[in-house]
Amino acid sequence: MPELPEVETIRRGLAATVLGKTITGAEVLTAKIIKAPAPDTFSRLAAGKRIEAIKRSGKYLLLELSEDYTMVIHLRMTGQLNYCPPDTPVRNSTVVIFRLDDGYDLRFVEPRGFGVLYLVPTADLGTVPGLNRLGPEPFSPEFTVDYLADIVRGRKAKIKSLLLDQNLIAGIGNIYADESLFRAGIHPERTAASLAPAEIERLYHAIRTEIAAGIEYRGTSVQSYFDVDGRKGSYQEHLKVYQQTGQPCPNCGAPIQKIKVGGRGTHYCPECQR
DNA sequence: ACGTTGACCTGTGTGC
DNA sequence: TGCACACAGGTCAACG
Repeated sequence: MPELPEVETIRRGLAATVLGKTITGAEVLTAKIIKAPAPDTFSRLAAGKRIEAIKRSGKYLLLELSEDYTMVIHLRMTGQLNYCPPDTPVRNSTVVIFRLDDGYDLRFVEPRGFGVLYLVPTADLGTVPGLNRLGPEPFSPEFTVDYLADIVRGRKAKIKSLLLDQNLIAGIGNIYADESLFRAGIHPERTAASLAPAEIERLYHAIRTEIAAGIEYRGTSVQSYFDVDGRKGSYQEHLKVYQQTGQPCPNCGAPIQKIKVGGRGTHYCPECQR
């Protein structure tokens, strides 16, 4: 489900609900999503730890716990976190239930089983795959027009594929990549190296505009994205190309096209994006 | 190093 | 209705 705006919305929801609470126990229903420590020791290690801070890095959620531990959660495509009373019926795609000292549950629901969970000493965060290699986020000080120019230089990859590379820019996924390229007027199959300086500058501002709008509208709910309280975001009401195949382009009226780029469904306006 | 492709899973929607 | 198939918000390993 979640790209940067959705994960940030979830982070804020967690800050409003579970921050400061203590995990009294953890029930592991699907062991395979727990990558560290060994699933049979996960519950024992989690129990008794207090949630002291809730951070986000790219699409990773980082729950800083007492005793210098950090829980790392990646929701991948369909993961959800639900904060709910313990008598709420347990959905069968629930993979872990955390019991909290306020009497509520925090439940990790993941129908496809792609999501991952790590509970590691904070000093070992570098051992979490992907997390240690993330590029700058769209709103970090290191993400500048010059940085974007640097990473596109000499690259033969299609610009859309490059935008999805978390090692180059952290947090953009399929929705915001398509929307950013539309806003910048750039065809998704252009090679990165072919972008002119003015296009790089437009793309830079488009990315930041789209990510900021996504956060403002509390994320995009196209299929299964819900925040910790089960609410949908509303940015799907403002999408201009993503999942708008055949709809008129809001700029020129031409029908939005769908193609595959790097194996991902890709939506664009054939008139406005060159 | 870079770029592309397939695999990982289950649920849902579409077309026959 | 039933069935087969394509596709899904992400990442990683394997290959050329």
